[in-house]
Amino acid sequence: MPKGIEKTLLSAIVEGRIAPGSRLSENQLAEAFHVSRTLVREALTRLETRHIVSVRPRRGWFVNRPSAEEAAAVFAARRAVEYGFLKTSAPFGPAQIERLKAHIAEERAAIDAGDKAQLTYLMGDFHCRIIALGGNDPLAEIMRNLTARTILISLRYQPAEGALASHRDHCGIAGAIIAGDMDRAADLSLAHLEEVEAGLRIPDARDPLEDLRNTLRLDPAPGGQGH
Amino acid sequence: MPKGIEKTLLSAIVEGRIAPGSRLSENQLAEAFHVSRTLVREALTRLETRHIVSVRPRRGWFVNRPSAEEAAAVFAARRAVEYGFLKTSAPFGPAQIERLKAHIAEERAAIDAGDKAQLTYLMGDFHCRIIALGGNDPLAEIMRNLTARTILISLRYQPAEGALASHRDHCGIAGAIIAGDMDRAADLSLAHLEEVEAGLRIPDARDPLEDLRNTLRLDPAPGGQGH
DNA sequence: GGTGCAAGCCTTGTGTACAAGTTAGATGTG
DNA sequence: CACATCTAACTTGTACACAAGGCTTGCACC
Repeated sequence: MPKGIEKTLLSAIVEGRIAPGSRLSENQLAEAFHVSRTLVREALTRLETRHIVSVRPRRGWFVNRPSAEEAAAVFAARRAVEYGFLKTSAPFGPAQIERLKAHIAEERAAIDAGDKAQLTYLMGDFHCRIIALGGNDPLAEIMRNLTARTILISLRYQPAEGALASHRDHCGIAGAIIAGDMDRAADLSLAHLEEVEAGLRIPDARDPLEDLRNTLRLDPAPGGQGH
Repeated sequence: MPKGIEKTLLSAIVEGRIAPGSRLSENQLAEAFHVSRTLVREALTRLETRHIVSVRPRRGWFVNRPSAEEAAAVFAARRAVEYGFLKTSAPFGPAQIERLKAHIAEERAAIDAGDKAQLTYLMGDFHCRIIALGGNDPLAEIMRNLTARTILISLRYQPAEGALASHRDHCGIAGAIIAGDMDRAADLSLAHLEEVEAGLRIPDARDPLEDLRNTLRLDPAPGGQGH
Protein backbone atom coordinates (compact mmCIF):
# COMPACT_ATOMS: atom_id res chain seq x y z
CA MET A 1 0.00 0.00 0.00
CA PRO A 2 2.66 2.59 0.85
CA LYS A 3 4.17 2.07 -2.59
CA GLY A 4 0.88 3.24 -4.03
CA ILE A 5 0.91 6.34 -1.86
CA GLU A 6 4.44 7.10 -2.96
CA LYS A 7 3.49 6.69 -6.60
CA THR A 8 0.39 8.83 -6.31
CA LEU A 9 2.28 11.59 -4.53
CA LEU A 10 5.11 11.51 -7.03
CA SER A 11 2.67 11.71 -9.92
CA ALA A 12 0.97 14.69 -8.38
CA ILE A 13 4.30 16.40 -7.92
CA VAL A 14 5.86 15.76 -11.31
CA GLU A 15 2.61 16.61 -13.06
CA GLY A 16 2.67 19.97 -11.37
CA ARG A 17 -0.43 19.55 -9.21
CA ILE A 18 1.67 20.08 -6.09
CA ALA A 19 4.12 22.93 -6.42
CA PRO A 20 7.73 22.78 -5.23
CA GLY A 21 7.91 24.22 -1.73
CA SER A 22 4.48 22.96 -0.73
CA ARG A 23 4.13 21.51 2.72
CA LEU A 24 2.86 17.96 2.90
CA SER A 25 1.00 17.32 6.12
CA GLU A 26 1.15 13.76 7.41
CA ASN A 27 -2.29 14.10 8.96
CA GLN A 28 -3.93 15.50 5.86
CA LEU A 29 -2.36 12.87 3.66
CA ALA A 30 -3.37 10.13 6.08
CA GLU A 31 -6.93 11.35 5.94
CA ALA A 32 -6.85 11.70 2.16
CA PHE A 33 -5.55 8.17 1.67
CA HIS A 34 -7.69 6.70 4.45
CA VAL A 35 -4.70 5.24 6.24
CA SER A 36 -2.73 6.05 9.35
CA ARG A 37 0.26 8.34 9.52
CA THR A 38 2.50 5.30 9.58
CA LEU A 39 2.03 4.51 5.91
CA VAL A 40 2.17 8.14 4.90
CA ARG A 41 5.47 8.50 6.70
CA GLU A 42 6.85 5.45 4.93
CA ALA A 43 5.88 6.90 1.57
CA LEU A 44 7.40 10.27 2.44
CA THR A 45 10.57 8.58 3.65
CA ARG A 46 10.85 6.80 0.34
CA LEU A 47 10.41 10.06 -1.53
CA GLU A 48 13.02 11.63 0.69
CA THR A 49 15.58 9.02 -0.34
CA ARG A 50 14.83 10.05 -3.90
CA HIS A 51 15.35 13.72 -3.09
CA ILE A 52 11.80 14.61 -4.06
CA VAL A 53 10.75 15.83 -0.64
CA SER A 54 12.60 16.65 2.54
CA VAL A 55 11.64 16.99 6.16
CA ARG A 56 12.51 19.78 8.54
CA PRO A 57 12.34 18.41 12.06
CA ARG A 58 9.07 19.24 13.83
CA ARG A 59 8.28 21.66 11.02
CA GLY A 60 6.93 19.46 8.30
CA TRP A 61 7.56 17.76 4.98
CA PHE A 62 8.13 19.91 1.94
CA VAL A 63 8.36 19.28 -1.76
CA ASN A 64 11.95 20.08 -2.62
CA ARG A 65 12.83 23.38 -4.23
CA PRO A 66 16.18 22.57 -5.81
CA SER A 67 18.86 25.19 -5.27
CA ALA A 68 20.84 26.56 -8.18
CA GLU A 69 23.76 24.35 -7.22
CA GLU A 70 21.59 21.25 -7.02
CA ALA A 71 20.01 22.11 -10.35
CA ALA A 72 23.42 22.37 -12.01
CA ALA A 73 24.54 19.09 -10.46
CA VAL A 74 21.41 17.27 -11.54
CA PHE A 75 21.81 18.49 -15.09
CA ALA A 76 25.45 17.44 -15.13
CA ALA A 77 24.49 14.03 -13.80
CA ARG A 78 21.87 13.66 -16.49
CA ARG A 79 24.37 14.57 -19.16
CA ALA A 80 26.79 11.95 -17.87
CA VAL A 81 24.19 9.22 -17.57
CA GLU A 82 22.48 9.84 -20.86
CA TYR A 83 25.68 10.32 -22.79
CA GLY A 84 27.21 7.24 -21.20
CA PHE A 85 24.14 5.17 -21.91
CA LEU A 86 23.96 6.09 -25.58
CA LYS A 87 27.69 5.68 -26.07
CA THR A 88 27.80 2.24 -24.49
CA SER A 89 24.59 0.94 -26.02
CA ALA A 90 23.97 -1.10 -29.12
CA PRO A 91 21.71 0.46 -31.78
CA PHE A 92 18.01 0.01 -31.19
CA GLY A 93 15.98 -2.73 -32.85
CA PRO A 94 12.74 -2.30 -34.77
CA ALA A 95 10.45 -2.74 -31.76
CA GLN A 96 12.33 -0.14 -29.75
CA ILE A 97 12.33 2.27 -32.67
CA GLU A 98 8.59 1.86 -32.98
CA ARG A 99 8.04 2.85 -29.38
CA LEU A 100 10.39 5.77 -29.77
CA LYS A 101 8.34 7.05 -32.66
CA ALA A 102 5.21 6.60 -30.58
CA HIS A 103 6.62 8.86 -27.91
CA ILE A 104 7.51 11.57 -30.38
CA ALA A 105 3.95 11.44 -31.66
CA GLU A 106 2.69 11.76 -28.10
CA GLU A 107 4.80 14.84 -27.59
CA ARG A 108 3.43 16.46 -30.70
CA ALA A 109 -0.11 15.68 -29.59
CA ALA A 110 0.51 17.32 -26.22
CA ILE A 111 1.97 20.37 -27.92
CA ASP A 112 -1.08 20.67 -30.13
CA ALA A 113 -3.34 20.29 -27.11
CA GLY A 114 -1.36 22.96 -25.29
CA ASP A 115 -1.27 21.18 -21.93
CA LYS A 116 1.75 22.75 -20.26
CA ALA A 117 1.99 20.44 -17.25
CA GLN A 118 1.60 17.34 -19.37
CA LEU A 119 4.18 18.73 -21.74
CA THR A 120 6.72 19.30 -18.98
CA TYR A 121 6.15 15.72 -17.92
CA LEU A 122 6.52 14.33 -21.43
CA MET A 123 9.66 16.38 -22.11
CA GLY A 124 11.33 14.67 -19.17
CA ASP A 125 9.82 11.32 -19.90
CA PHE A 126 11.43 11.30 -23.34
CA HIS A 127 14.88 10.81 -21.86
CA CYS A 128 13.48 8.34 -19.40
CA ARG A 129 11.89 6.20 -22.02
CA ILE A 130 14.96 6.11 -24.18
CA ILE A 131 16.85 4.52 -21.34
CA ALA A 132 13.94 2.31 -20.38
CA LEU A 133 13.90 1.02 -23.95
CA GLY A 134 17.47 -0.08 -23.39
CA GLY A 135 16.13 -2.62 -20.94
CA ASN A 136 18.48 -1.76 -18.11
CA ASP A 137 16.28 -1.45 -15.03
CA PRO A 138 18.81 0.07 -12.65
CA LEU A 139 19.79 2.71 -15.15
CA ALA A 140 16.16 3.39 -15.99
CA GLU A 141 15.37 3.96 -12.35
CA ILE A 142 18.31 6.30 -11.98
CA MET A 143 17.07 8.27 -14.93
CA ARG A 144 13.54 8.36 -13.56
CA ASN A 145 14.78 9.90 -10.36
CA LEU A 146 16.97 12.42 -12.11
CA THR A 147 14.10 13.33 -14.39
CA ALA A 148 11.76 13.85 -11.46
CA ARG A 149 14.28 16.19 -9.92
CA THR A 150 14.65 17.95 -13.24
CA ILE A 151 10.94 18.56 -13.33
CA LEU A 152 11.16 20.18 -9.90
CA ILE A 153 13.86 22.39 -11.34
CA SER A 154 11.82 23.25 -14.41
CA LEU A 155 8.75 24.03 -12.33
CA ARG A 156 10.79 26.41 -10.25
CA TYR A 157 13.08 28.05 -12.74
CA GLN A 158 11.45 27.70 -16.14
CA PRO A 159 8.75 30.34 -16.38
CA ALA A 160 8.20 30.23 -20.12
CA GLU A 161 8.49 27.04 -22.14
CA GLY A 162 11.36 26.24 -24.35
CA ALA A 163 9.13 23.25 -24.96
CA LEU A 164 8.96 23.69 -28.69
CA ALA A 165 12.72 23.88 -28.96
CA SER A 166 12.99 20.81 -26.73
CA HIS A 167 10.64 18.92 -28.96
CA ARG A 168 12.74 19.79 -31.99
CA ASP A 169 15.82 18.52 -30.17
CA HIS A 170 14.01 15.35 -29.21
CA CYS A 171 13.13 14.75 -32.83
CA GLY A 172 16.78 15.11 -33.76
CA ILE A 173 17.95 12.71 -31.06
CA ALA A 174 15.28 10.19 -31.94
CA GLY A 175 16.24 10.52 -35.60
CA ALA A 176 19.85 9.71 -34.85
CA ILE A 177 18.85 6.69 -32.77
CA ILE A 178 16.51 5.49 -35.47
CA ALA A 179 19.34 5.86 -37.97
CA GLY A 180 21.44 3.66 -35.68
CA ASP A 181 23.96 6.44 -35.08
CA MET A 182 24.24 6.27 -31.30
CA ASP A 183 27.33 8.47 -31.26
CA ARG A 184 25.51 11.31 -32.90
CA ALA A 185 22.53 10.74 -30.60
CA ALA A 186 24.86 11.02 -27.61
CA ASP A 187 26.34 14.28 -28.85
CA LEU A 188 22.92 15.70 -29.63
CA SER A 189 21.72 14.70 -26.17
CA LEU A 190 24.60 16.50 -24.57
CA ALA A 191 23.95 19.65 -26.55
CA HIS A 192 20.24 19.42 -25.87
CA LEU A 193 20.68 19.21 -22.11
CA GLU A 194 23.11 22.08 -22.13
CA GLU A 195 20.64 24.16 -24.08
CA VAL A 196 17.80 23.35 -21.71
CA GLU A 197 19.94 24.19 -18.71
CA ALA A 198 21.08 27.43 -20.31
CA GLY A 199 17.44 28.36 -20.84
CA LEU A 200 16.66 28.23 -17.11
CA ARG A 201 15.99 31.53 -15.36
CA ILE A 202 18.17 30.96 -12.35
CA PRO A 203 18.33 34.12 -10.26
CA ASP A 204 21.67 35.54 -9.21
CA ALA A 205 22.82 33.42 -6.30
CA ARG A 206 24.30 36.42 -4.52
CA ASP A 207 20.99 38.25 -4.53
CA PRO A 208 19.93 38.25 -0.86
CA LEU A 209 16.36 39.04 -1.88
CA GLU A 210 15.92 35.57 -3.33
CA ASP A 211 16.89 33.84 -0.12
CA LEU A 212 14.57 36.13 1.77
CA ARG A 213 11.67 35.27 -0.44
CA ASN A 214 12.37 31.59 0.04
CA THR A 215 12.42 32.01 3.77
CA LEU A 216 9.19 33.93 3.93
CA ARG A 217 7.09 31.86 1.62
CA LEU A 218 6.52 28.94 3.93
CA ASP A 219 3.44 26.92 3.11
CA PRO A 220 1.51 27.48 -0.12
CA ALA A 221 -0.91 24.76 1.08
CA PRO A 222 -0.86 21.46 -0.85
CA GLY A 223 -4.48 21.66 -1.98
CA GLY A 224 -8.02 22.37 -0.94
CA GLN A 225 -8.75 21.70 2.73
CA GLY A 226 -11.99 19.78 2.40
CA HIS A 227 -14.83 20.01 4.89
CA MET B 1 18.75 8.40 14.32
CA PRO B 2 17.40 6.08 11.60
CA LYS B 3 19.97 7.48 9.21
CA GLY B 4 22.62 6.19 11.56
CA ILE B 5 21.04 2.75 11.63
CA GLU B 6 20.90 2.72 7.86
CA LYS B 7 24.54 3.70 7.63
CA THR B 8 25.69 1.16 10.19
CA LEU B 9 23.75 -1.62 8.48
CA LEU B 10 25.04 -0.67 5.06
CA SER B 11 28.61 -0.61 6.32
CA ALA B 12 28.22 -4.04 7.84
CA ILE B 13 26.85 -5.35 4.56
CA VAL B 14 29.33 -3.84 2.13
CA GLU B 15 32.22 -4.76 4.39
CA GLY B 16 31.12 -8.35 4.25
CA ARG B 17 30.17 -8.78 7.91
CA ILE B 18 26.62 -9.61 6.88
CA ALA B 19 26.42 -12.01 3.95
CA PRO B 20 24.03 -11.61 1.01
CA GLY B 21 20.93 -13.67 1.73
CA SER B 22 21.05 -13.08 5.48
CA ARG B 23 17.80 -12.43 7.20
CA LEU B 24 17.57 -9.18 9.13
CA SER B 25 15.16 -9.46 12.03
CA GLU B 26 13.41 -6.25 12.99
CA ASN B 27 13.24 -7.34 16.60
CA GLN B 28 16.88 -8.31 16.86
CA LEU B 29 18.00 -5.09 15.20
CA ALA B 30 15.73 -3.05 17.45
CA GLU B 31 17.30 -4.70 20.47
CA ALA B 32 20.80 -4.26 19.10
CA PHE B 33 20.31 -0.56 18.42
CA HIS B 34 18.27 0.03 21.59
CA VAL B 35 15.36 1.49 19.66
CA SER B 36 11.89 0.39 18.71
CA ARG B 37 11.01 -1.50 15.56
CA THR B 38 9.72 1.73 14.08
CA LEU B 39 13.17 3.16 13.49
CA VAL B 40 14.57 -0.15 12.33
CA ARG B 41 11.80 -0.40 9.78
CA GLU B 42 12.51 3.07 8.54
CA ALA B 43 16.17 2.22 8.05
CA LEU B 44 15.30 -1.03 6.28
CA THR B 45 12.82 0.79 4.08
CA ARG B 46 15.54 3.24 3.09
CA LEU B 47 17.87 0.38 2.25
CA GLU B 48 15.10 -1.23 0.25
CA THR B 49 14.81 1.85 -1.94
CA ARG B 50 18.51 1.46 -2.60
CA HIS B 51 18.07 -2.20 -3.54
CA ILE B 52 20.35 -3.35 -0.75
CA VAL B 53 17.73 -5.35 1.11
CA SER B 54 14.26 -6.54 0.27
CA VAL B 55 11.29 -7.70 2.27
CA ARG B 56 9.17 -10.78 1.68
CA PRO B 57 5.76 -10.18 3.23
CA ARG B 58 5.39 -11.79 6.67
CA ARG B 59 8.63 -13.66 6.02
CA GLY B 60 11.33 -11.17 6.82
CA TRP B 61 13.93 -8.79 5.51
CA PHE B 62 16.86 -10.19 3.56
CA VAL B 63 20.10 -8.81 2.27
CA ASN B 64 19.75 -8.95 -1.49
CA ARG B 65 21.37 -11.72 -3.47
CA PRO B 66 21.53 -10.18 -6.94
CA SER B 67 20.42 -12.47 -9.72
CA ALA B 68 22.59 -12.98 -12.79
CA GLU B 69 20.34 -10.62 -14.73
CA GLU B 70 20.51 -7.94 -12.06
CA ALA B 71 24.26 -8.32 -11.88
CA ALA B 72 24.60 -7.79 -15.61
CA ALA B 73 22.32 -4.76 -15.51
CA VAL B 74 24.19 -3.19 -12.60
CA PHE B 75 27.49 -3.63 -14.40
CA ALA B 76 26.08 -2.12 -17.56
CA ALA B 77 24.73 0.79 -15.57
CA ARG B 78 28.11 1.34 -13.97
CA ARG B 79 29.78 1.31 -17.34
CA ALA B 80 27.38 3.93 -18.64
CA VAL B 81 27.66 6.17 -15.60
CA GLU B 82 31.40 5.98 -15.24
CA TYR B 83 32.09 6.32 -18.93
CA GLY B 84 29.67 9.21 -19.21
CA PHE B 85 31.14 10.95 -16.20
CA LEU B 86 34.70 10.75 -17.43
CA LYS B 87 33.77 11.74 -20.96
CA THR B 88 31.80 14.78 -19.86
CA SER B 89 34.20 15.92 -17.14
CA ALA B 90 37.01 18.41 -17.20
CA PRO B 91 40.48 17.11 -16.32
CA PHE B 92 41.22 16.93 -12.61
CA GLY B 93 43.10 19.63 -10.75
CA PRO B 94 46.11 19.15 -8.49
CA ALA B 95 44.11 18.70 -5.29
CA GLN B 96 41.91 16.03 -6.87
CA ILE B 97 44.93 14.26 -8.31
CA GLU B 98 46.51 14.22 -4.88
CA ARG B 99 43.53 12.48 -3.36
CA LEU B 100 43.42 10.05 -6.24
CA LYS B 101 47.01 9.07 -5.57
CA ALA B 102 46.17 8.68 -1.90
CA HIS B 103 43.49 6.15 -2.76
CA ILE B 104 45.83 4.13 -4.93
CA ALA B 105 48.28 4.02 -2.05
CA GLU B 106 45.49 2.85 0.24
CA GLU B 107 44.67 0.03 -2.15
CA ARG B 108 48.26 -1.09 -2.23
CA ALA B 109 48.43 -1.05 1.55
CA ALA B 110 45.31 -3.22 1.79
CA ILE B 111 46.76 -5.65 -0.72
CA ASP B 112 49.96 -5.92 1.29
CA ALA B 113 47.93 -6.45 4.45
CA GLY B 114 45.88 -9.13 2.69
CA ASP B 115 42.51 -8.04 4.08
CA LYS B 116 40.08 -9.48 1.55
CA ALA B 117 36.90 -7.80 2.79
CA GLN B 118 38.60 -4.43 3.05
CA LEU B 119 40.00 -4.97 -0.40
CA THR B 120 36.62 -5.71 -1.93
CA TYR B 121 35.38 -2.52 -0.33
CA LEU B 122 38.28 -0.43 -1.58
CA MET B 123 38.06 -1.85 -5.09
CA GLY B 124 34.52 -0.55 -5.33
CA ASP B 125 35.29 2.64 -3.52
CA PHE B 126 37.86 3.55 -6.15
CA HIS B 127 35.20 4.19 -8.75
CA CYS B 128 33.09 5.93 -6.15
CA ARG B 129 35.81 8.30 -5.13
CA ILE B 130 36.66 9.23 -8.68
CA ILE B 131 33.15 10.47 -9.16
CA ALA B 132 33.01 12.03 -5.70
CA LEU B 133 36.14 13.97 -6.61
CA GLY B 134 34.20 15.42 -9.51
CA GLY B 135 32.08 17.23 -6.94
CA ASN B 136 28.72 16.17 -8.37
CA ASP B 137 26.71 14.98 -5.38
CA PRO B 138 23.80 13.38 -7.21
CA LEU B 139 26.12 11.44 -9.46
CA ALA B 140 28.30 10.45 -6.52
CA GLU B 141 25.29 9.08 -4.70
CA ILE B 142 24.21 7.13 -7.75
CA MET B 143 27.65 5.62 -7.96
CA ARG B 144 27.67 4.78 -4.25
CA ASN B 145 24.48 2.84 -4.66
CA LEU B 146 25.65 1.03 -7.75
CA THR B 147 28.91 0.21 -6.02
CA ALA B 148 27.12 -1.18 -2.99
CA ARG B 149 25.12 -3.43 -5.27
CA THR B 150 28.27 -4.43 -7.06
CA ILE B 151 29.77 -5.50 -3.77
CA LEU B 152 26.77 -7.72 -3.17
CA ILE B 153 27.42 -9.22 -6.57
CA SER B 154 31.10 -9.72 -5.86
CA LEU B 155 30.41 -11.30 -2.49
CA ARG B 156 28.09 -13.75 -4.16
CA TYR B 157 29.79 -14.54 -7.43
CA GLN B 158 33.44 -13.75 -6.99
CA PRO B 159 35.05 -16.66 -5.15
CA ALA B 160 38.70 -15.88 -5.88
CA GLU B 161 40.01 -12.36 -6.14
CA GLY B 162 40.86 -10.74 -9.37
CA ALA B 163 41.85 -8.05 -6.90
CA LEU B 164 45.41 -7.78 -8.10
CA ALA B 165 44.32 -7.40 -11.69
CA SER B 166 41.75 -4.82 -10.59
CA HIS B 167 44.40 -2.86 -8.78
CA ARG B 168 46.54 -2.82 -11.91
CA ASP B 169 43.58 -1.52 -13.90
CA HIS B 170 42.91 1.12 -11.30
CA CYS B 171 46.49 2.28 -11.55
CA GLY B 172 46.07 2.61 -15.30
CA ILE B 173 42.84 4.57 -15.02
CA ALA B 174 44.28 6.83 -12.35
CA GLY B 175 47.33 7.36 -14.49
CA ALA B 176 45.23 8.49 -17.43
CA ILE B 177 43.27 10.87 -15.23
CA ILE B 178 46.45 12.25 -13.73
CA ALA B 179 47.78 12.77 -17.25
CA GLY B 180 44.63 14.73 -17.99
CA ASP B 181 43.53 12.26 -20.65
CA MET B 182 39.92 11.73 -19.61
CA ASP B 183 39.05 10.02 -22.89
CA ARG B 184 41.63 7.33 -22.30
CA ALA B 185 40.48 7.02 -18.68
CA ALA B 186 36.94 6.47 -19.90
CA ASP B 187 37.98 3.75 -22.33
CA LEU B 188 40.13 2.06 -19.71
CA SER B 189 37.25 2.18 -17.24
CA LEU B 190 34.96 0.54 -19.73
CA ALA B 191 37.45 -2.24 -20.40
CA HIS B 192 38.12 -2.66 -16.70
CA LEU B 193 34.48 -3.13 -15.81
CA GLU B 194 34.01 -5.58 -18.64
CA GLU B 195 36.97 -7.55 -17.41
CA VAL B 196 35.71 -7.62 -13.83
CA GLU B 197 32.29 -8.73 -15.00
CA ALA B 198 33.78 -11.41 -17.19
CA GLY B 199 35.71 -12.69 -14.17
CA LEU B 200 32.54 -13.41 -12.21
CA ARG B 201 31.64 -17.03 -11.63
CA ILE B 202 28.00 -16.81 -12.53
CA PRO B 203 26.45 -20.26 -12.57
CA ASP B 204 24.51 -21.45 -15.57
CA ALA B 205 21.09 -19.90 -15.26
CA ARG B 206 19.40 -23.02 -16.62
CA ASP B 207 20.85 -25.16 -13.87
CA PRO B 208 17.81 -25.99 -11.72
CA LEU B 209 20.11 -26.98 -8.88
CA GLU B 210 21.10 -23.37 -8.31
CA ASP B 211 17.54 -22.19 -7.92
CA LEU B 212 16.90 -25.05 -5.57
CA ARG B 213 19.83 -24.16 -3.42
CA ASN B 214 18.66 -20.57 -3.27
CA THR B 215 15.24 -21.68 -2.24
CA LEU B 216 16.48 -24.01 0.44
CA ARG B 217 19.04 -21.81 2.06
CA LEU B 218 16.69 -19.50 3.88
CA ASP B 219 18.32 -17.83 6.85
CA PRO B 220 22.05 -18.09 7.51
CA ALA B 221 21.44 -16.04 10.72
CA PRO B 222 22.75 -12.49 10.69
CA GLY B 223 25.05 -12.87 13.66
CA GLY B 224 25.52 -14.22 17.17
CA GLN B 225 22.37 -14.17 19.23
CA GLY B 226 24.02 -13.70 22.60
CA HIS B 227 22.68 -11.17 25.08
C1' DG C 1 6.19 -46.04 10.43
C1' DG C 2 4.03 -42.55 7.58
C1' DT C 3 0.92 -38.79 6.95
C1' DG C 4 -2.18 -35.13 7.73
C1' DC C 5 -3.62 -31.68 10.90
C1' DA C 6 -3.55 -28.27 14.19
C1' DA C 7 -1.84 -25.29 17.71
C1' DG C 8 1.56 -22.13 19.07
C1' DC C 9 5.33 -19.20 18.16
C1' DC C 10 7.45 -15.92 15.31
C1' DT C 11 7.42 -12.82 11.53
C1' DT C 12 5.99 -8.36 9.48
C1' DG C 13 1.87 -4.88 8.76
C1' DT C 14 -0.72 -1.19 10.56
C1' DG C 15 -2.97 1.75 13.75
C1' DT C 16 -2.77 4.42 17.90
C1' DA C 17 -0.99 6.96 21.97
C1' DC C 18 1.99 9.96 23.82
C1' DA C 19 6.33 12.89 23.86
C1' DA C 20 8.94 16.83 22.25
C1' DG C 21 9.19 20.88 19.74
C1' DT C 22 7.51 24.85 16.70
C1' DT C 23 4.47 28.42 15.45
C1' DA C 24 0.80 31.56 15.68
C1' DG C 25 -2.21 34.20 18.18
C1' DA C 26 -4.10 36.21 22.23
C1' DT C 27 -3.19 38.92 26.15
C1' DG C 28 -1.26 41.87 29.29
C1' DT C 29 1.91 45.81 29.91
C1' DG C 30 4.75 49.82 28.92
C1' DC D 1 -0.48 51.91 19.93
C1' DA D 2 3.86 48.97 20.16
C1' DC D 3 5.92 45.14 22.13
C1' DA D 4 7.09 41.28 24.97
C1' DT D 5 5.34 37.07 26.83
C1' DC D 6 2.74 33.24 27.50
C1' DT D 7 -0.49 29.82 26.03
C1' DA D 8 -2.75 26.76 23.05
C1' DA D 9 -2.95 24.32 18.85
C1' DC D 10 -0.52 21.78 15.58
C1' DT D 11 3.68 19.60 13.78
C1' DT D 12 6.72 15.45 13.55
C1' DG D 13 9.35 11.68 16.41
C1' DT D 14 9.11 7.43 18.72
C1' DA D 15 7.30 3.69 21.21
C1' DC D 16 3.91 0.37 21.75
C1' DA D 17 -0.17 -2.68 21.03
C1' DC D 18 -2.59 -5.52 18.32
C1' DA D 19 -3.77 -7.81 13.74
C1' DA D 20 -2.74 -11.05 10.07
C1' DG D 21 -0.25 -14.54 8.10
C1' DG D 22 3.66 -18.16 7.71
C1' DC D 23 6.61 -21.93 9.67
C1' DT D 24 7.61 -25.50 12.83
C1' DT D 25 6.71 -28.95 15.77
C1' DG D 26 4.11 -32.12 18.19
C1' DC D 27 0.25 -35.24 18.07
C1' DA D 28 -3.45 -38.03 16.57
C1' DC D 29 -4.85 -41.21 13.29
C1' DC D 30 -4.38 -44.44 9.52
